[in-house]
Amino acid sequence: MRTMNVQDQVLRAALDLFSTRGYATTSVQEIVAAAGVTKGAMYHYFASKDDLLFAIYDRLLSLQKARLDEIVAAGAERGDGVEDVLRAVCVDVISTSIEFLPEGTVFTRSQHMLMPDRQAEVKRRRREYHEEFEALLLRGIQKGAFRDDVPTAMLIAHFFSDVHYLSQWYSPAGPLTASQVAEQLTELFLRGLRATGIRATGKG
Amino acid sequence: MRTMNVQDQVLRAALDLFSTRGYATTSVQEIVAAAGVTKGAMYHYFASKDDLLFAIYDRLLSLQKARLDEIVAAGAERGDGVEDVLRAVCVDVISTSIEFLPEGTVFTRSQHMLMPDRQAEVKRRRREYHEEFEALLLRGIQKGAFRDDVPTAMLIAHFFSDVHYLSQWYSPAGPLTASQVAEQLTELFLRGLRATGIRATGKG
DNA sequence: GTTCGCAAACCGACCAGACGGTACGGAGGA
DNA sequence: TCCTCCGTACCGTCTGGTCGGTTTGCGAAC
Repeated sequence: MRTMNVQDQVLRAALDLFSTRGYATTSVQEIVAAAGVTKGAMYHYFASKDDLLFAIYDRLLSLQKARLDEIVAAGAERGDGVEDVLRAVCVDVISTSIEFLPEGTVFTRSQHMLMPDRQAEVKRRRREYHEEFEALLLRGIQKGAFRDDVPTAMLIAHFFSDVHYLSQWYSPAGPLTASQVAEQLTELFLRGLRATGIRATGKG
Repeated sequence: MRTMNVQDQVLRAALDLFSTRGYATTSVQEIVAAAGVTKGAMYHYFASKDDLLFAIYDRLLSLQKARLDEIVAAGAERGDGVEDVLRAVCVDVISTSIEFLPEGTVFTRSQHMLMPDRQAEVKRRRREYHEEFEALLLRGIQKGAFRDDVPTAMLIAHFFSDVHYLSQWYSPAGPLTASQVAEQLTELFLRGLRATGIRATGKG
């Protein structure tokens, strides 16, 4: 244990305070007090308060991206159908988001508090994630498994709205388990997504 | 025009700045400058910065609640089926949310910045709204029109996630019109909601 | 095994400035 | 004369961040 990692303690405290009290209303003094370190120690490891915030984003974005890549790759290797791969992706991202609920709270609430360049990076990485997700949708549409009469941009928004909204209503203390929520929300999404047999016409 | 209502000018400027820059990072000085008034004038009409924020919530909550009541009442008077009433409600709340997109941005982003008692009131009024929405779901479930194997709490979250997420992705400058979005998101929701014929069993 | 050297880790008092809010007075209509 | 409306100058507080200095860890020298 020795010097009990200052960085971890600070990040843990920052996440806790940012998610409960908000970024702007949490002072650096409160963070270091909660972490049991001094301001000097904190500023030895982090350049700014913004760094703490970005670290939360970075961690979640990296994690989710890695898991997405992994699931898509595994599905490709096994030769799984596109709906099975998409289902696995959806269930995983919802489960993971529940596992990291405080991060989710900060994520949706504080993006505009990041320095502009960091904000741009977050945006870029989210877009990359969405594009990989969209590729799955397009594959399914091309194969006739998914409907083609709703723009993929709307389908993406429709699904990720559920993901982002989790931190606003879900509580692990409530009656629903994480996997129940993941399965059922995924099923609701997939049912809306499946092809109806009615192909879109050219007009409106 | 006379003294060009100070209150309106201030609220307009506050909404604009809060939605683009965020509540915490917008100073009262910036608001009054944008509104073309002085701090003295502003504090003559508003007790605090928090008042400005709450006014945005109050307006949107009142509006949405009034429209919900109206649509439900009109549907009842006409003897419309529950799915038709629900569809009208969904389309309306999405359309209205698009019409008030900046308010939506502030709504989701700044709720935790309100004074605790105001926060509690917003929560209470949202709960009332959700309960009226839930009553429609329960009526449909009871009639066998809607599925009964997903908790209403999850169905509510599933729908309102779309509503709240609008301000994060939708742009009036984009290719999709407000009514397209309203119709299609509503249809995606309703398709997931309709009874499958498979009734839920007692076990998990 | 003890001493030395030195860099990294850490401390906490201290800014400069910005913030929300207030005090007070004047203008002007009733 | 009074009251509402509003302008201006100002206040106390708190903030993110800094900086000079001290302590600690540890390999090397002897």
